[in-house]
Amino acid sequence: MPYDPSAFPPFAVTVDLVVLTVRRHALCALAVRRGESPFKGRWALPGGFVRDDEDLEQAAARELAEETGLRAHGPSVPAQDNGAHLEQLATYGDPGRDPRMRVVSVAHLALAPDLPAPRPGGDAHSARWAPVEDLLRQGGYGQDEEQAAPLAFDHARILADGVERARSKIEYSSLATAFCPPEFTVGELRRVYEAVWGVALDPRNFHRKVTGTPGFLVPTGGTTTRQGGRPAQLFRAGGATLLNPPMLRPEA
Amino acid sequence: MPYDPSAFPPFAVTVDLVVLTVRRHALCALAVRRGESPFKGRWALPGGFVRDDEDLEQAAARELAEETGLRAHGPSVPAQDNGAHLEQLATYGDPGRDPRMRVVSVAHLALAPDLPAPRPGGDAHSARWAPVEDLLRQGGYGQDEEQAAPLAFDHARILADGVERARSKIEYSSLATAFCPPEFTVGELRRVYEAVWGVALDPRNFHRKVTGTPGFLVPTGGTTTRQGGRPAQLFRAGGATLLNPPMLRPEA
DNA sequence: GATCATAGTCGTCTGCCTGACGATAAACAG
DNA sequence: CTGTTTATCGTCAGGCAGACGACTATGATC
Repeated sequence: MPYDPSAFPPFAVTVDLVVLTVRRHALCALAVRRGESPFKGRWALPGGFVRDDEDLEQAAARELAEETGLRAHGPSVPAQDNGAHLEQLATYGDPGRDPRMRVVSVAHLALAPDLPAPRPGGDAHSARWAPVEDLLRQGGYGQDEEQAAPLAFDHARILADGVERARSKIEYSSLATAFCPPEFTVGELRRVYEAVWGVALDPRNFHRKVTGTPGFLVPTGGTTTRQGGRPAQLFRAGGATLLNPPMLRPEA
Repeated sequence: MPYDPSAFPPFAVTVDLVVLTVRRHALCALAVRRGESPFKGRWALPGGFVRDDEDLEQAAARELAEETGLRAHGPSVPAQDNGAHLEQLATYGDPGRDPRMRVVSVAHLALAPDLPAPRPGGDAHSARWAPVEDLLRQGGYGQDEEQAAPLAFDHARILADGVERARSKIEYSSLATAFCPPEFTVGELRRVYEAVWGVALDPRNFHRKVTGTPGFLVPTGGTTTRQGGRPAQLFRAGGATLLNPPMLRPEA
């Protein structure tokens, strides 16, 4: 097929973000309230149009910064001590997913440590961290009526895909450390796994696994007692990004 | 951001296909020769524009049918006895990846059994199955000069991503059966793994693993001798799509 | 037809990893 | 001082994978 500039239908291309964090023992996602029709007043994933001169990952990083203030690191940006992990998730392009026009959305997945200031202040009217369980509960019932409505557009599916990606990827990679601050304890890392998977893990076997995998955790020498109990060793994420053999979730 | 129809830049959206098969003990990909500028005469991945009224997966299935005659089954189309596995791979949208205009390409991965008729006869001038090793060898040297040039656009990276997806996904899923005809032997399945991973596997341990995983293989009762040697039992793919525990590739 | 080459299939053995769980250590709250 | 909490080390049995021996059933070759 020759590339006739008039031969292709024009699309709008957006990035949508599944931003996950662990707060109070629960896996939470960032949701913004829509100020415009359609789905006015409903909760949605943050996102926006890709600009003419930017890459898809740049657009996602820009939206992430606008909504959360987080700097992102991903495939093309090496990891720093602060900032969130960012990776492409999947692309959604059903005709009719947006009633106004043909929109193709390249969804991205971002993983962030619990934010010191949960101040999402972008162009959205309001934003909040909500447990993914609440956001995905169809016809769900939150504490108030506002939370009951399902997410706008096909964002429930996008969120579900992002959560599943995170759940499976921490099995065989060091991605769970993206939910932790730069220095963390084995127990804090374990609580991340427990929140993401929604299960309880044996602290002794977990400790053996993560400390026994070479290159996964590097002791910093310090200790902390911020969880109460006996002081725990502090670690930072090591260079190993792949966990071999993987740590499989307990059977369903 | 309000959705002002004039506020977003228009994009062209295409689907590109990484179609993989196993031929003569090698993992091969479908490549088409470009008949138009830019990259005229160079090899590229098959693909085309997404139409105004079709879903991304539909567009990929249509392109696959045009190029290979294969019917696809994927997330939204249940598996049939014939046809190829189709799934979304990733989306590539660098500004400048196409010198003529802003194009976002949603790449898809298709896995097909060795085709009875390798007759790719779509709109491309010519098409061929080429070992991925040859296509990815930068400044590679094939039998003839034509094969030496790298793939057009960013298609080498897309192909590499697709190959890596296939290599990793057969570890923990039954996807390798997508490379096999409806009925196949354990040895044929093992040769698929060997070709995709580029390693030699122990036939006895492989046999134990795949026949010992419940729901993975279902014996049909028949036997075949098409490989020479002692007749082998014929199987078809069972209902299990996930392989637990996974079959990990030998260490690098 | 005997022999050989080729594949397929069944076992055995050993070492590693995991899940279950006991025991000890080091902090804090009363 | 005692109980509670969390961290960390050890032990043990079962499961699984890699290495590899043995046997079986075909076709090819002499």
